[in-house]
Amino acid sequence: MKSEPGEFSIDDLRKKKKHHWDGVRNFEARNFMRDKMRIGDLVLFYHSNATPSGVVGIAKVASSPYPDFTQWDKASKYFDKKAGEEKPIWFMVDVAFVEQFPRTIKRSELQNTAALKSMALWKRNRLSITPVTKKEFEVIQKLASKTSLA
DNA sequence: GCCAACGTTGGC
DNA sequence: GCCAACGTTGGC
Repeated sequence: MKSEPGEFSIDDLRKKKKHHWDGVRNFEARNFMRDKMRIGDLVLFYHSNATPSGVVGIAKVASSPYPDFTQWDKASKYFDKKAGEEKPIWFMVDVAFVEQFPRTIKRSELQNTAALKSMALWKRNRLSITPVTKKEFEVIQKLASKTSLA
């Protein structure tokens, strides 16, 4: 799951311990959250639009999917006038802090790792939520404990 | 700040 | 239903 650190960072999640992942306004990302995420699933936390961009830690899904309440909040930048009271369009999950990596695993480092060549992240560059295989997850976990090469 | 990629909107 | 215009994401 991607977030701009200026909006919401791994540090914010660490301090809050748990947070609702609001603001997803892309149908594919929404479907992924709504249909595939279940309590206890592990999540890679990715800082986008950052210096550097990359994976910074691990979180876990801490709620079932439920309607993103900001779609009904006129004061929110995520307000969506097409969302009816009874028929939400956008969904979110709560995520809980698990671990902050001792360093950022930079995008360039992920790109240079052979085992990560077919990550969905590369194909769907602009999606804020992309699936990660168990294998990929473990490879990235291993990278986290190593000293940076890239 | 630029710009490529690409999703969304709306006219027809 | 097509597709041009537009808006957004996010790397660089």
